[in-house]
Amino acid sequence: MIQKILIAEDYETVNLSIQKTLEELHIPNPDYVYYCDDALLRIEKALQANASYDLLITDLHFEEDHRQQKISSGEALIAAARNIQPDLKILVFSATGKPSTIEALFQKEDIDGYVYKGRNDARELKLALEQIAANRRYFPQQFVQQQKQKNTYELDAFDITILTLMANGKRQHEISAYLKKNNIKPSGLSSIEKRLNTIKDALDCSTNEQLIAHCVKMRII
Amino acid sequence: MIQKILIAEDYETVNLSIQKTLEELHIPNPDYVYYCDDALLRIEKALQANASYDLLITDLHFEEDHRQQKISSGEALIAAARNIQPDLKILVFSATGKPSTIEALFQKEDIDGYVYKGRNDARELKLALEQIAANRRYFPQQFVQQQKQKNTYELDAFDITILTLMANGKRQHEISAYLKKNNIKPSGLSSIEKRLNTIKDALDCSTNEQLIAHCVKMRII
DNA sequence: CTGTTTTTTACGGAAAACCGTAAAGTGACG
DNA sequence: CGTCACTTTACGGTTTTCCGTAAAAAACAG
Repeated sequence: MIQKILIAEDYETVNLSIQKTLEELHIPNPDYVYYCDDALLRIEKALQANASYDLLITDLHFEEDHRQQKISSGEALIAAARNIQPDLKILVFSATGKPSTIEALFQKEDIDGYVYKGRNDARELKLALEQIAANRRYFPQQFVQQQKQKNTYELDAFDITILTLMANGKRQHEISAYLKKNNIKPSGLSSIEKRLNTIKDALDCSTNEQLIAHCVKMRII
Repeated sequence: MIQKILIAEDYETVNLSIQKTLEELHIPNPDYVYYCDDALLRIEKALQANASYDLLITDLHFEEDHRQQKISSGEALIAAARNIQPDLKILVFSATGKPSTIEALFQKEDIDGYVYKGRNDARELKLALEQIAANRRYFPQQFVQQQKQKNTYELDAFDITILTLMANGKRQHEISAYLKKNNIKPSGLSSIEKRLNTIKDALDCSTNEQLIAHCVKMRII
């Protein structure tokens, strides 16, 4: 459940409208700041007080002014926040955002949602919040299609078998034995290792744990 | 025997695919609507005409649009339908749904089945329909596991941190370094190992991979 | 402060996973 | 049949994880 929310947005009107949207969703009293540094400070303090935030809603672009800031962009804020609180959910609410930027945010920083500022952004914001509350990600509409196409490293039945067994607690040599028993063609330990490496490479995962996490998230297994 | 079915689902494509699945099961001509209010209306009329529905298949989440609706969610529709026709069988077909939500639906509203939208949802839909036709309930796979393992070992923030980092591809010594850097108290490699063992033991997992799979499935991380 | 209990850390050997390389097997083709 | 290209397997060394034990640190009681 999402209850404790921090809004980082330098435009006051936008900041207020986000608060209003949250109000409609019966999420009362969000904290809000107008500077990235303040945001990070809040997150740190909340963490130390054992009352950490559930969600950070942030813009990407912040106007510079008289107050000198260590953190000057949403990207940097996100990285810093992730660093001190990995389980923090992050929703980016921005007008800018090239596809490559957005993609990087999802993949590298593992953000939970991205909403374009625009015509129906309040409605999208609500949707995104609901999705995030259900532990799902919210991709901007335009992105969904591309994302789908991009994820096209098609895992075949063999891959699925390995991954499923692995997710069920089987060790690699056990998987090898299983494959032999069922006369599935490549059954050597080396083949399993090689295949796993290929998959990890294709899906940009560094450990088995990360790979399994990804596959379960994506409902591949 | 299930013959007269009503589908409430706002996404046209999904609605059609449900109809197609029913067709394969030789259940012809289901009624379908795109709004909750329409669904309730149909149920009422059918009841008065002495030709009540056997089964309602409904989503939980309905997109808002220009048409103002009295009933805006699947939950509300289910409650209203139960109210006017207590013997109506109900199958929820949804992508959302925290375990707690699903549990509440089964216990409070006495729904007959729940199917996650996802990769193999058509196949699951068939299974669910068969079960329901035999007057049995159909629980989603994840739910069964969770039910089984309600050993209620409460994972604390520390556990979540470790698991999250691990699911993000960090190795254990990296996690240790991370904890040290952020002054999180137990940071030794041994402590991480020990904690992981405790969690695996509590959740009945034999490998890290299985543990991560479980946690992602259960939306713990 | 002293002694006791609990938690955390350090360390070392065993198991598993990782990674490169070479050998054995397989299939297509002339 | 022999060659070539490719896949699969076997094997050894390295890294990472696993697991037990013991020292060190912290928390606690008297």
